Amino acid sequence: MGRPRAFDETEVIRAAVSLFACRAYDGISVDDLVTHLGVHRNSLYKVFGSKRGLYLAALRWHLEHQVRPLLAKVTAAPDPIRALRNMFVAGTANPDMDLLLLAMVERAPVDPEVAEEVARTMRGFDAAIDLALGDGAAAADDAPSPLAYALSAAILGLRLRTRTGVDAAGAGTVLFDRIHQPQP
Amino acid sequence: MGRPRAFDETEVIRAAVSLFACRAYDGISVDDLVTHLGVHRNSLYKVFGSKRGLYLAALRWHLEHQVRPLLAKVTAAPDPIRALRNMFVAGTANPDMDLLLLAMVERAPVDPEVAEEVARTMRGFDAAIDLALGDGAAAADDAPSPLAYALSAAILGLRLRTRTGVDAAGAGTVLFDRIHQPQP
DNA sequence: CTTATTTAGGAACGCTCGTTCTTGACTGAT
DNA sequence: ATCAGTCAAGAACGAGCGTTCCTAAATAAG
Repeated sequence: MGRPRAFDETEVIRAAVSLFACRAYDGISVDDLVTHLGVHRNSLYKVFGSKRGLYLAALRWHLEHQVRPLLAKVTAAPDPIRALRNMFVAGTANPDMDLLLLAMVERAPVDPEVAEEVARTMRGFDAAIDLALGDGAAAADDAPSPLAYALSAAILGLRLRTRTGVDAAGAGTVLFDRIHQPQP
Repeated sequence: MGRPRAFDETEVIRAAVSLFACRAYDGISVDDLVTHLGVHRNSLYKVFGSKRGLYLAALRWHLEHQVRPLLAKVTAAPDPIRALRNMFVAGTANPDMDLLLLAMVERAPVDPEVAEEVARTMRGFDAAIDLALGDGAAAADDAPSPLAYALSAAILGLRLRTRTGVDAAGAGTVLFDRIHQPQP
């Protein structure tokens, strides 16, 4: 019944993530989306409802398929501490957190739905780090430990600095190795 | 010669900083600026040339009169380590870095002049921390130490998290106290 | 007082934005 | 073969943007 769509919805969302991750929301026009996503204006509105609808779909895909696997790699690892360390070592150089970063800074303050998604993700972030650090109580609890909160903040900050300017080789490593010393 | 201007340019810039610090650049219209700054559209363009001109003036004022004093408080303190610690304790809750944060995330990638200002500020950030940590060589050098780079990134990240959502009391303190232990 | 200059108020410009509509080609089920 | 439903291509819409222009009131210098 009817002509089949000539594009893969997931591919479109993927491409939208890449676009929204490198420029501000208002800096991406619908024309830009239509041009770079290969999907027609009509289909875009048919499938996603609006520009904001596409953005929300992209954000949710990003959080579920790019950010959450990063956390899962930490919590599900046989040696969570080492996995967390790896996140500090190499994680700041890859762009698999950039849309989260932009969403936090520029969209969450003006879009409650974005704020909700971001807040939920950050709660997961904290819980994963608490779990890796062996503080299971804090991970299960509703409030994260201050250290986990600070460490996830640090990861975001490291990625932010790497994204804007030069990467300082080993900055994440140094930070984590200083942190992870049993307290006297 | 002529009617004197009825507004204080510095006051206008100050107010512009507050506006630009809480919403995205494209989320602030010239009408918003005219309304909230109390300065007329004509004067705005006469004095600052354009919306971007006002933004640049606001950013530079912010970096020089809000961010730089934060760093000076660390480098010029009799006990730099304690001053740096204070920056972690209380510094993440005050909004005196928010415009820098937004500029880094959303403007620097599309405005080379903003990128330059931000990069220069972050170099100062790193140098101040290196100085406080006693690593004067790295501070004088062109490249900061990885630890200083990571710590300034952490400060930004902490402020980002506090700005978006709930502040975790003492997160900065915990982080800094874990860091500042003489290595074996 | 006159004059030059700058202010304030607000209309208007051209442009781009997000969104909708129109038209015609295509395809899968009846 | 027919037909209903979806697609592609792009024109068109109103709204809002950053910016400019026009008019009149205000004030410091001559």
